[in-house]
Amino acid sequence: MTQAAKTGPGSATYDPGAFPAVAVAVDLVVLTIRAGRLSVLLIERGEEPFKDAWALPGGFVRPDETPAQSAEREFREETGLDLSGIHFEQIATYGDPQRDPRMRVISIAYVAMLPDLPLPEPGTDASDAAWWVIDDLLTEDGPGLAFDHTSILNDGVERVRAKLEYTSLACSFVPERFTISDLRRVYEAVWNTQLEPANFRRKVLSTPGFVVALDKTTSNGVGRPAELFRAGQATQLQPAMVRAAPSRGEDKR
Amino acid sequence: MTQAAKTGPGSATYDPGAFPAVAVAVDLVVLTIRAGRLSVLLIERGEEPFKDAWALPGGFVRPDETPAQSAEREFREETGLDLSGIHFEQIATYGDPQRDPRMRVISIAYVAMLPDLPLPEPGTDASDAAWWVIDDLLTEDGPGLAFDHTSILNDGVERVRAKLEYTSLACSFVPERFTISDLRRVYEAVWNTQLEPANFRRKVLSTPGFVVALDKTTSNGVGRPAELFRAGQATQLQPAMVRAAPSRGEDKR
DNA sequence: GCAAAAGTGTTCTATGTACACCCATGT
DNA sequence: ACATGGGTGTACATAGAACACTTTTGC
Repeated sequence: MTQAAKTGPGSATYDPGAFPAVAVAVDLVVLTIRAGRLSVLLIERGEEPFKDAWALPGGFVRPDETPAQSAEREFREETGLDLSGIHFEQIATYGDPQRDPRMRVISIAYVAMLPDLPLPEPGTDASDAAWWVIDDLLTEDGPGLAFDHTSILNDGVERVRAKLEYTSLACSFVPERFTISDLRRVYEAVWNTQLEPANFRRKVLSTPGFVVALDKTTSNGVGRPAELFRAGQATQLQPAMVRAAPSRGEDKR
Repeated sequence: MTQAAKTGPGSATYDPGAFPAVAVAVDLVVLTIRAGRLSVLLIERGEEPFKDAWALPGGFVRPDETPAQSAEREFREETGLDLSGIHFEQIATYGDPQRDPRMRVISIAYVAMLPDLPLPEPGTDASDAAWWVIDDLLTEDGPGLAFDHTSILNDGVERVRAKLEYTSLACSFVPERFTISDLRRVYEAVWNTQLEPANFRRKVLSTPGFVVALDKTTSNGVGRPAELFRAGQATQLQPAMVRAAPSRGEDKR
């Protein structure tokens, strides 16, 4: 074993048969904003281990797939949605030998951001899927997730919070046509904070390529109609959006 | 296969035997600064595939190890150094089915930053290891690396460049006792830029916990002796260091 | 004294913050 | 009319950029 373990792509000999089976999986942190709250798609497990616990959706990487393709396929299979343009970004890989009690499973975690609107409520057809509000999960009184999925979820949420600062990622959380206030509410939900509407608007409009005006307005209910925009081609925000500290009133509910 | 591939941690049945063998490896991007140039540790391959090409050090994850432990062990084995306090940070996982022509290998890449001084020159005992200047590798005329290691190296370097902005990572590139100018030369080497010494000094000293004064001075050659510092306990820089665009004079040599 | 590198002072400007105020719609 | 949310104006504070200037050593 010692001999075999020292071999590898950079070594002279190579004997994969000397290693026990390792399974490679993907786990998905699928985020959206529902009713102003950052939420994640979870699956209720029907089998041991962690029977009846909630877990991130995921599955094994097939022999002919890149892990990113596995993530997209698993998403289609578990949600029934075939949305083009969803981008899965790799968070990290989790490989503790004990993370799955059955066998060695190395899991590559991905995060994706979806707009709220056109989603079939998970839990209608597949009765074991649901959206969970992040703040209800990542606090002491929340239900622990299966395996190391609480860690994965934490890392995925922190990644999204960070990327909002210096990328135009917020547009992924919003429908194709949106208002500046829609975009601001994305930031407020993900960061659990309140942003000054006037300054936020100037910041977004002064960043070239962040959003593109459509010369149309909403015909919503009360208040002055808002201008509509679509996402621009910019991906990086320069300078970055400043992240305010979470405000007490939005901290937990 | 379809049946087996749909099983997994979140599914009812589980048949890992239905999957072909997958090997899990780690690859290491070990960076340091030598003669003012950001450099990486490479190994010259002695076997096919990619015989005589240069590659990142690495090896397979053993059954009882976390991938991070594998990274530390491979580093010890390939350098002969047992430095405590070296931190390996996960970059990403590379899992293209074709990335290794021999079999399916999923590789988890790590990056580490070392100070220059106390390192035995790789290539003395193991005649196939050497430090390469990053700028000589990541340009069109450089030698291509084995496998997808050019991509991994790119991602690792970009990670380090980004983390210099908002963390105190630069202290990892520098010996235990250092001057503000030493620290500035780290930024200049990693970013290929020139920083204003006066403004850099104020920036570092005004960030609480970035560095701690030792009330000693260097007795170097020419010029006024500099105050010595050690790394502080801070890890995040708030506000971040601003990254200047690469200057033409330092761009390539 | 002079060169060289370290360290301080100061001005200018860009950018974020706070808040007052006006605009356009539904009821 | 007035409540409500959208949008603009403006004064202030913070912090980075640029550069002049002083300090402390070796030669």
